[in-house]
Amino acid sequence: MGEHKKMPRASVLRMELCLELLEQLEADGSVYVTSRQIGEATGVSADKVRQDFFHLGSEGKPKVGYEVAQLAELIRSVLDLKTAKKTCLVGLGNLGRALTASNIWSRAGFELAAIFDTDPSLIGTTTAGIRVRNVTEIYGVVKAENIIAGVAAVPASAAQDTADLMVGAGIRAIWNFAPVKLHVPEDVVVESQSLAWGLITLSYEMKNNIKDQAPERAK
Amino acid sequence: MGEHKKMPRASVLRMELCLELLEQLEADGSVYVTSRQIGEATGVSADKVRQDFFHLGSEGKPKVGYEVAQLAELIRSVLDLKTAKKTCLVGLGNLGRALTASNIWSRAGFELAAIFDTDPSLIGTTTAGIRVRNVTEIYGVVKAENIIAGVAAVPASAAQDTADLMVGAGIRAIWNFAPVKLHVPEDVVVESQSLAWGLITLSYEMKNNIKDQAPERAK
DNA sequence: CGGCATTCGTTAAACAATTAACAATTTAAT
DNA sequence: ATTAAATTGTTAATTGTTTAACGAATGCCG
Repeated sequence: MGEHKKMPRASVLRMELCLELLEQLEADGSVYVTSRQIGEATGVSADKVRQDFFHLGSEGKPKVGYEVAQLAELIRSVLDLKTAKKTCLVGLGNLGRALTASNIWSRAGFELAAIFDTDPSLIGTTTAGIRVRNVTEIYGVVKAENIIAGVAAVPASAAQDTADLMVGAGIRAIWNFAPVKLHVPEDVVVESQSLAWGLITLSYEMKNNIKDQAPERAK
Repeated sequence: MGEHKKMPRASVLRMELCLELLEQLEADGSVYVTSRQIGEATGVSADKVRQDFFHLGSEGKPKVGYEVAQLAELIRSVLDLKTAKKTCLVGLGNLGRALTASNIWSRAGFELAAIFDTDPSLIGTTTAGIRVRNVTEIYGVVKAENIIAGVAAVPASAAQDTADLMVGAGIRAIWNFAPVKLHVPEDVVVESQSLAWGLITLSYEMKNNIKDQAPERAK
């Protein structure tokens, strides 16, 4: 029985993929699933799947596999997806609007509870049933609503200031979309996900893939 | 003089950060910059900065540092940011619209040249100066326009089909936003960047950060 | 009931990335 | 000139992640 000290970041990402599959299987009425089946369905090697499950203390039966519902619940528990986490969004630009309309929040236990911007023409309007407030109100709103997470969908130039505001208001986790490394106290979690990164890495990979074509021989 | 065989993925991402800083310095008129200065400005250790530069074959002078313009050009070259790469977008939902309006394309050398969707009410309309086409036209358009990269901003259920269409049309690189591992020939590059991942990892980190508060003592 | 095939949990090895260390090089000061 | 301080390019060591391997457990079939 493996004790989960700290799970590799890559494992966490794979768990998300896996959970999606498990919920689908659950809906289809499947009771058991093997690491091989999971691997084939998600495109991950069976070995890696088992190693991941080992990290979170798996409870499968040899020859049978893992109980779908139980495993899904375990993943949700380790990833802490079930506890509700109130969140605020700062920056209602194009990306902010896309995030607001997205259905990813509830899946991970987040609830979008407030939206802030600096644009006077936006303040006071309503998006997704939430009134857009001036970012200067962030302190009071975060305290009053007990918001613990924040999304920074602002230009790079405003990212650090936004982060400072959030930290000052007591937010413990920041999802940052600006291509900037935020400077925050160590008890605040930051997850950076600049959209630009995808294109940059694509560009690099495209250039290098031509050479790798011959030598590499992936299974 | 280091020969760049293959650069770690993390290095590529840091280069993006670094390039942003370099361009800013260039605009400010700075001529030289040291690894320490870069480190302080970007939040990366100076050692790591030098190691990264080593990967791409750096050319700095001891005691002086790196020539800003030259280093920026080197990074653009290794990341292949200057060569134009025509791109198409499939899926004009909220995320697709946000991407369309974004300014990240030209920065990495990409040019959004076509938009596809399946929604009849969208086909024929114009977004960002580009006419939205039926996704069935993708083969012809990609061939005619010489498009080499594609963005899949579609639901998870449609992701693999979209990828197959792209590959069939001759696209060599896919930027995938669906939380799915795409199955493609090995000469096609895939960069996955599901928005959900950010929330998932945030959730996990938030849960674990409480414990790490005391033991860890980061500089 | 007893072997056989399958699958899990765990350990070990291989691989990759980060961090640290250090000699070589250049500027600047005396 | 010569020393001293600073910074680079590179190698070495540490750390972390992925891949492989293998005994133990379980169901299945004769």
